[in-house]
Amino acid sequence: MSFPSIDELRLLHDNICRALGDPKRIQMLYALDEQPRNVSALAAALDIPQPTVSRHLAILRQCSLVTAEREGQMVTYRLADPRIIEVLGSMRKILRDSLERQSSALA
Amino acid sequence: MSFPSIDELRLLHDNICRALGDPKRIQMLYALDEQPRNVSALAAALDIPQPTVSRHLAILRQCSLVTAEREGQMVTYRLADPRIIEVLGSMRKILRDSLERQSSALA
DNA sequence: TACGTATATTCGGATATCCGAATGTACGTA
DNA sequence: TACGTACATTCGGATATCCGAATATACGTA
Repeated sequence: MSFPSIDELRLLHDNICRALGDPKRIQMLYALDEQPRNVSALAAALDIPQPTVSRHLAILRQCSLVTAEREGQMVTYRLADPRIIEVLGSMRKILRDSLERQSSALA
Repeated sequence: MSFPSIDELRLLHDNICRALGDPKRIQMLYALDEQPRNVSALAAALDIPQPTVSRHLAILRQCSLVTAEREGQMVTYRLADPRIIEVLGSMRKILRDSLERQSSALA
């Protein structure tokens, strides 16, 4: 067997997959990819209550997928690594193809 | 705003991210990438009880990440789309770089 | 039909996650 | 210092997920 150890996979899960475990967090990653934003701007753009946004941002921070930088009273968040968006793009492609296979299998 | 709709992201979450929401399932994907296996073989290879493996396989099936094919009494599972392994590889790379950034930030 | 092997499902309790509502904290400004 | 804005955290309950143990189902064979 030559695949990753359960320990690395646990790390992977705790630090990356966990962050993708909620649609709103994925949405936030896309919004931050479009441009860095502070908490209120993010909340307004996605129409999500501020405390909810803060909580999700805390998780994304723990997973090191975003960075926070205070500027006066505001805190600007940005993607720590834009490659996460590429990953999400690949997943969307896989999903699209999978749904297509399923629908054409009904014929 | 031009990023994916919350509906597509919900679909993405339900069909892909959810499957990656447990380290054991990721482990199983790698094991199935190495070679197709039946339930018992998978359980033995990963040292996980058979009912647990079956349950996780059911989730991977719902997410269409694996396919099941009965052969006599056994059911052989295989990856539905090997690109999921590439996605996991990208995630591991992101994680590795992130951990590296963090450790060198301590200097 | 009766039995064994392979796989799937159900039940119950422990743990985790989500959210709304309320509260706390940090910073800027008067 | 007092107040307002921006952000973070806590509390409580609803919901989801995980697992072990037990049970159910499917198939092959005698």
